[in-house]
Amino acid sequence: MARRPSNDTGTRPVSMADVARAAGVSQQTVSRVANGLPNVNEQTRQRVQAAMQELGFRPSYAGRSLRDGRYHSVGLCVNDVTKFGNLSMIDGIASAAREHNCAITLVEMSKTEEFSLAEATRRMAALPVDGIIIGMSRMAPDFETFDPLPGIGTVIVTMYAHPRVTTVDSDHYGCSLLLMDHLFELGHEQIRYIGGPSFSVDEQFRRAGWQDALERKHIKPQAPLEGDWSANSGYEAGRFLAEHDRAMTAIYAANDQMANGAIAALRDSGLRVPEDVSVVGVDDSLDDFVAHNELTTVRFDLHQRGREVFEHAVPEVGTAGKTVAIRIPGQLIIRHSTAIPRA
Amino acid sequence: MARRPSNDTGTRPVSMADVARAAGVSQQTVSRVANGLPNVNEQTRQRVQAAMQELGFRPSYAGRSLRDGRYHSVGLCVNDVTKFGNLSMIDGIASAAREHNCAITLVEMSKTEEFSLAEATRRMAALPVDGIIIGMSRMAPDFETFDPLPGIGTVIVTMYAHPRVTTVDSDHYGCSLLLMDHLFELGHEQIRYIGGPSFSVDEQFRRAGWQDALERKHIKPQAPLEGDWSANSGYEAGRFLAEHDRAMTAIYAANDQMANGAIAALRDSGLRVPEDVSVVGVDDSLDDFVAHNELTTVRFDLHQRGREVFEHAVPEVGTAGKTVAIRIPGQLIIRHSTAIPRA
DNA sequence: AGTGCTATGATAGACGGGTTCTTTTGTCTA
DNA sequence: TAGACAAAAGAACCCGTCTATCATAGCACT
Repeated sequence: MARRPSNDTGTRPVSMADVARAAGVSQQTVSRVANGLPNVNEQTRQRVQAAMQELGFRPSYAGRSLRDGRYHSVGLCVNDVTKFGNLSMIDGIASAAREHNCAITLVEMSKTEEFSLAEATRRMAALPVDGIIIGMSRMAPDFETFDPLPGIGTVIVTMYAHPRVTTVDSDHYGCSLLLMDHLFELGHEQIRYIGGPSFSVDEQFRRAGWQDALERKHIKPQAPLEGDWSANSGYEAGRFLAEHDRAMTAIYAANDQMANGAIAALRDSGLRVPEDVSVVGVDDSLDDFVAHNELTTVRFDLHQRGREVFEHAVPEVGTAGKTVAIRIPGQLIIRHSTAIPRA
Repeated sequence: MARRPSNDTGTRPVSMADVARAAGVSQQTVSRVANGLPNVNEQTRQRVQAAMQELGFRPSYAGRSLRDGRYHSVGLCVNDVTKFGNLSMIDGIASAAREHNCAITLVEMSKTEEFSLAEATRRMAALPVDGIIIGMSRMAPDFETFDPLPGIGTVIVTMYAHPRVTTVDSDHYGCSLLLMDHLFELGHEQIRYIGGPSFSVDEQFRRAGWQDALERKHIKPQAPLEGDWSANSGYEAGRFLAEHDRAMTAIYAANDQMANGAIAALRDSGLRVPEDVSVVGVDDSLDDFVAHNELTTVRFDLHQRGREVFEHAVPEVGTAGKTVAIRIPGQLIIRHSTAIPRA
């Protein structure tokens, strides 16, 4: 590989030595000026600063990191940037990182194929990161056997607990309980479920919450329907339920987008929401897209999650070494898509 | 500052020298094994690899970068990760970066305050980046006077052209012409405009396109309305127009979310879409949120934009040094929110 | 015995910033 | 004018990886 030119004619970035030569001082004096250390004559300081300005000096990240042993960046690995869950994760972590004057090194894995934690870790470890965050939106094949790299904080964002790795996530199980309790209090019992794709971890826990809530009240859960998180898939499912289940009084859709589709389907089938059928969703994600959003849902504090994730991934802050499993509860937002069931 | 321990007891990361000592070979042999170079005995190779495994060796990013003068990462600076425009930018660039085996170093600036290009550049320059990408979603105060850092590729994602910096963006002016031509062909002339916040660069160009298209046909543009990109703001504007402008036959909303709100407002006002009023939007962003999306809109190829941005930011690829302004045309998607105007 | 090859080691230097130790310079006082 | 002392600046070295020389040992083939 062609090396950068060592002479002054090339495009090699400007180093302290270059500045020192230009200012007629030693490299250490430049260092002192750059870092604001004392014991530098005012005239010398100005001469050095002028040289820095002139040459366009910027300290080398590589050199500094090599010395300090720190990168001031945290690695984040997700499969698809645009998915709501991942996007909100990036946003939350970006906020937390900014507070700690940290950058985020983002690596996007394959959008469609599953990836192993080992591979994700391997890729992240080759990058300038003080900590590793892996978004595990679908079960990794090596989750059970995975061992985190020693010497670098690792956090997996998922609902599954791991014996050797800290995991953080919004409580995708608890949100179901919140919604189901709300529906139970209104008097609903025949509550159908429209879920996301079954490989999704969020889906698995949201569905489990729905099922457990019913069984705890000795109500037999009717077969859950599977969508793909999109409004259209929610519409299909809603249409199917409207036609085939006359006993149903409420629908729990595993995200707001599908809930929105289901509402449209119910109305197209001549059913009123919430008078005939109540509908709830999760995420509180409709506000930007739908006017007069009336959907009862659960909102997660994604910035808090981002903060928790960040602070557990970067060893300097928070509980270093200890493996914990953090579940951040959501907040029930009651709007007008839920009501007392028809008699 | 406390330095990392140099002895073997501490938590200092494992270096090649440590591996060499453990395997009883020289440091070069470790290097040869690590880099897959020839002339290493199979037994030795295995012994070294075992030692690497045992000690958990990972090559130091800092050391390697210092030597190679490359970071294999591109810096991306945006003000708000969650905004549709920024999100799609991240997504597109992430794809392009992955193709080049590159990571993204993401820095989020203040979500609310404007930031200067100089400040963004300064922050990015202190990070491990081979190129700098700045998303300028609102006009920077120093846009005119800004000089890019020498020796590092810089790209600004914006519609404004710059004499000394390459700029890339989706064609937010041209998309308006596409939509207006479509409406003109159907026979519309009284086309009202619902825009985003006026500080937004995208808004400025989308609105200019609308206005120019009308003036080119010698139609006097009626006062544009200003929303905040949300469906609710589109609803408000749509409601206002339905009540105050009986001559209007079409609405151009500057994004799909406001268009969706406007449609709801028109229908609440007793007007049919598209029979009474046609509505168009931009972005093609509704599919996940709305069932049976019928909105005529413009879709941008965000991955192409990401690729263009990436390749102009990283000097190794593409047109290095030359300052260009790239505008990527959108594609008109005709659905069923537009029709021939009522007589 | 001589030639040619492979495997490995020893040594050093480049990369850029920062720390520690040492030397030079300047000023003030006895 | 010599001595004390502080300020200013320099010299050397470290961080970890990679490469560039050499040098050397072992082995096979002629």
